[in-house]
Amino acid sequence: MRDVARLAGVSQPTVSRVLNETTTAISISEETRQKVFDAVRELQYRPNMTARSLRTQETKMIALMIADISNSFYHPIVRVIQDVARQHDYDVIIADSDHRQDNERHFIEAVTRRPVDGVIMVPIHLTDEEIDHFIAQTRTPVVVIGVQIKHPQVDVVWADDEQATYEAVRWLLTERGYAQAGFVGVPDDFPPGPRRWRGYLRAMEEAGLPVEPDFVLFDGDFTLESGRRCARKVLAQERWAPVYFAVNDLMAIGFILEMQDAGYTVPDDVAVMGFDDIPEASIIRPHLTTVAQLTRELGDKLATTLLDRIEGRSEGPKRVLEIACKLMPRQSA
Amino acid sequence: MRDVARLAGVSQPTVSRVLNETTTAISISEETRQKVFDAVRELQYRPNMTARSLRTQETKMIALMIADISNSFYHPIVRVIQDVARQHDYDVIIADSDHRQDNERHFIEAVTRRPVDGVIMVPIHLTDEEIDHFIAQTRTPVVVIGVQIKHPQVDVVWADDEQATYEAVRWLLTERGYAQAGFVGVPDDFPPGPRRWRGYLRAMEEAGLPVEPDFVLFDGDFTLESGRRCARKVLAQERWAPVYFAVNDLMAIGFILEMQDAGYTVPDDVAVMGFDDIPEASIIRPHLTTVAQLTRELGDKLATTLLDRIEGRSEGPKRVLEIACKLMPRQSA
DNA sequence: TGGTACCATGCATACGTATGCATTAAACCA
DNA sequence: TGGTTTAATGCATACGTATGCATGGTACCA
Repeated sequence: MRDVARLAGVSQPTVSRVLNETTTAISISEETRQKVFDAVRELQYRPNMTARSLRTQETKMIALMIADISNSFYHPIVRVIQDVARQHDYDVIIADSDHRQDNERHFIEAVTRRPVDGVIMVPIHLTDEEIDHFIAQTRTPVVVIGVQIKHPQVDVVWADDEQATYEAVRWLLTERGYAQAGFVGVPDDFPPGPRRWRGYLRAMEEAGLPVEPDFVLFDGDFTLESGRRCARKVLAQERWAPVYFAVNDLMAIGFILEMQDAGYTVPDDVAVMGFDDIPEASIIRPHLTTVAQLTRELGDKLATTLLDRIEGRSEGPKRVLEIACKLMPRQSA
Repeated sequence: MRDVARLAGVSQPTVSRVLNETTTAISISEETRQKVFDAVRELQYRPNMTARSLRTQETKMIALMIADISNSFYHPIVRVIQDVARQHDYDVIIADSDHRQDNERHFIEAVTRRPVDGVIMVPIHLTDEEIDHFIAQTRTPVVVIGVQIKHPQVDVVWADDEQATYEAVRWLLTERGYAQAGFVGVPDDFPPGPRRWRGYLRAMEEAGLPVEPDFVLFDGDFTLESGRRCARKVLAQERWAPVYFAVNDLMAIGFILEMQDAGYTVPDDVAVMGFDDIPEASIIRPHLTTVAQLTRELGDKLATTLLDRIEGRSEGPKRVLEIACKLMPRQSA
């Protein structure tokens, strides 16, 4: 910038002012403005964002932590967030926690040492205390996906997946006519597993059906491989449910593949339903019956909610935004 | 840091020296070292990486640009790079170009304004000039995936996919006994399409087969949807090849799905082979015959090659590293 | 013509850190 | 005891930018 100033025959602050004309209402003569622009072009000058960040205390970056880059559910979300952020002149840095607690911790550590203007994340293992502490220390706006956080300023965008699961399981039992339904889930501390579990429970209760301990599994972690594991566990049992509701598509798909590898037919020997409607749901045979989440809308709401906070358009207590779910009847159940 | 210094009763530079003990050979008394550590713990102090970057001119970040987050081919690569980088105390920021030229340009722009210590990328549309210019301006080490770059310092990691394609097509023709083979490709300026095209050509030539214009398509862009488009084009024709080699799995899968949607059977009505061996290749029915690339090894080599450059262990002209390919015979061809 | 207002720009400084150099005190040697 | 080395620390500064304040100049008005 000093070189630009020298070439344009003005001072460094003047160059700064020309380049950030929007910021200050200060006036610059058209002549020097031109000289500066010419010099910038000539020298191919690009402002150093590191220095700018140090001075302004804002980085024009937002950090996004997803739980599993292999889960297609997140892909449209990533895309939309990148697009919206770009429109507002922010860069997005993406991190993948792989559902691992140490990775989540590392992410938080990274964004406190290297400040960003906002954070969007899927905190699976992070505690409320850790999040509180992060916010207290950095005052960074945070928006989360699909998880309720106690902190009074953390916005959340989610689907009402308890209700959606309830409706899906009810639909399996009443419309599709299954006499019983199993549940392929995750441990209690894996949001949003417990919500979907409650939806399942509600549907079972309403249908007057007992929850058979043999038919419910909690060994998953949202990955395809864990769906296979659950299927192997079922295969080792004597009794199966006629249909299994899996907490997400990836596990449903793993479950189906393992069943098929073992020589069974879906949905005749065992039916399977998923949640998310990722592209693979329409690749696998039979096509996966599932619940779609409007992920583009989800991404859009995440990004705009965060930017509203960052740019001061939203100051109050936390907002909870809901996105719609839609039953996608296909062939697997 | 000033607060830490005050609390520890020492000067700010002393705190800095204690925290970066590795850097300088300067000696600090054990007593003050302890006082500083205590103060750091008490104040929960975390160094500000922005300021540190400004001072040291290094950011401890490497930037990774992939071409399509929906292409599972990249997922293990991302994971391994994150892991290796972490071991060396670097953070990785991921960007997704979505094969779009403007996104690639934006990425380059972003990493010149906000310097990083190294770049790993899949430059599809970027010209040699743009890359030269970036390096000249920032002196940032660059490693690319699967593309030859003219710049004498840009390392490249790739598979010998021309040879692998040649062997795959030859295998289709000789071992599998197909009398002809089609090609589902991408335009000339989409690396690594042309290399795979040359492999196909070589196999056809060696087999003494003519390349039928009706059997070769170049309308793809590596996405599943573009595979469907190619299939629709084939469906509209009178003559088909008995087997099609697609430049990647995603296109092969799109091709198969569209064929199946139109009522045809794979591999009986038309056989399809892919390239990459992404997880979806083992989800689709029939399972996709394809060529596996050792993506974890690819990611590892990318990361270590880049870190070698960054940390000065490698100074010379560009290195070209090759990873192995492996034929994966399954059911689709 | 002198005073006031305002436009355009420069000067000085701060953001949080790392590091060359200077300084002090202690230790050692002759 | 005086001088020289060494260990431990502080002082001053720079990285590249943004901004409050001061300043010079021009135009306007009475």
